[in-house]
Amino acid sequence: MSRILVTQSNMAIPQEIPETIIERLAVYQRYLTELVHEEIERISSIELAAKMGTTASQIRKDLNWFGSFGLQGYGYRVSELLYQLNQILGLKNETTMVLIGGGNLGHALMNYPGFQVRHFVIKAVFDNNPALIDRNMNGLIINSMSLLPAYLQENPTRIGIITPSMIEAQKVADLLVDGGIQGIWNFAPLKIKVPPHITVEYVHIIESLMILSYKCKSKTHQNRENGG
Amino acid sequence: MSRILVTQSNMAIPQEIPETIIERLAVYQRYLTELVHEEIERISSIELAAKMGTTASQIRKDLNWFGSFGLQGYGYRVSELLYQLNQILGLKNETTMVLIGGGNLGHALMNYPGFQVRHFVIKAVFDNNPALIDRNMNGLIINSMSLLPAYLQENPTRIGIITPSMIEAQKVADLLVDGGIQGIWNFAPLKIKVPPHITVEYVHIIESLMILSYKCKSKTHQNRENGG
DNA sequence: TAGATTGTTAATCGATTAACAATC
DNA sequence: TAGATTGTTAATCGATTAACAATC
Repeated sequence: MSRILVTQSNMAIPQEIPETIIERLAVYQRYLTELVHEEIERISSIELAAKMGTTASQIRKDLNWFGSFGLQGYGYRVSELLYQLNQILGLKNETTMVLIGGGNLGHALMNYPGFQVRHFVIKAVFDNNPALIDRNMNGLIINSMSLLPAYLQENPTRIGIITPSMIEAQKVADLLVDGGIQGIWNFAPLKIKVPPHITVEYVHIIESLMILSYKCKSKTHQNRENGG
Repeated sequence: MSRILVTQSNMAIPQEIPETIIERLAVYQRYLTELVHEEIERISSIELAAKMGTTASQIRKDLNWFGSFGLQGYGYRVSELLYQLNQILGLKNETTMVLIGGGNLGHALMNYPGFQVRHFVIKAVFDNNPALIDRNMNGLIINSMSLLPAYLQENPTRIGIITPSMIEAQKVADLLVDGGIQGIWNFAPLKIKVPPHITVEYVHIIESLMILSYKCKSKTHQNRENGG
């Protein structure tokens, strides 16, 4: 097998984990967070699979890309597994973020219930719309975009969020990259170019709506076929 | 092969199309919409694949689940292919929607640039927060939730959108289903139960942020490994 | 016509599922 | 200990890619 790298916690991580695995890890994290909330201590891969509508094999195999987090004959200690998932996904420590765009989506993100428990924190907000600058937004003052470079220099930040109102997404991305950001969460429906050491994650919300539209349509057809 | 159903346009559709195909179809639709906007008339699967970072084979194979939309030696007429994708995804006619939740996310959705061109229209907004009721929201008055059943009876509606502020997502879903809705676009991080003829599409935005977090983390490690 | 590119089949690759020895 | 469930390998399944005849 290819090169191995070892993290602080001695988890052995093969170089290239397929994207699908990471996507499912994020789903596991979400379910585990719920289980902790429900004060459930222990869960087997079989039980978790039933809850999630997947297979026990898949859960065990996915997790074993990163290590052995269960106990034979017992299953998984919920808190321990969540701890490990948080470790893998990088949620243990605070992830600092700046929000570019103080409009409605930005506002919605600031109130998003899932951020805090995963230690994602929006530290500052910027916008280039004069009507929004200096407004208070959930305790943060919306700054002029012109202040972004200075801010990033003084406050090293992990992630930049670009909201759909940012027509000039590329310019914003450039500023973020120059400011030393590591990742960009892009809600603007525009492709941006970044150097290879920067990660961009796109949120194309419209795609999920189109998928829903398709499914509605095909279900209607099915019902007609089945004589419904 | 399994049963076949034939739509108005004589496209032959095998019963069960894998979900991944539909997901990619939505992406194709997005790119084709851009191409039309750029007034590009013709594109080959090779060119489109290069643009999208996928393979020509995959594009051709995906499309051929639904029919033959290209011309040998020429490629695809952009407008024709978009027309067919719209047909498949159910975007040709207006899709009526109601928005449940007049908060910030709802507001953001009303302004979302991709809706109109795909004929998605939010026809009415409802909320149970007295502070929001009767407010004007992009030309629509926010109604009390208590008016939802009567509204749906008088105005047959395809899709209901549940925003994250809806703590009682299940109750909302029940009202929507009783009102004859076909699909639910659920932004609330809560599972809802619906009868089998109803489609639910979840938007778990936090998962995409967790994936970004992972990728940032693993890139940092890679750089360290490579002696960066 | 010759050149290009599709639609479609065959070959490859990877991902999921099943099975079971290891072990708590 | 016996029962349960993991970690992990082997078998299966499906999805992607390559190739090419059909044809514009």
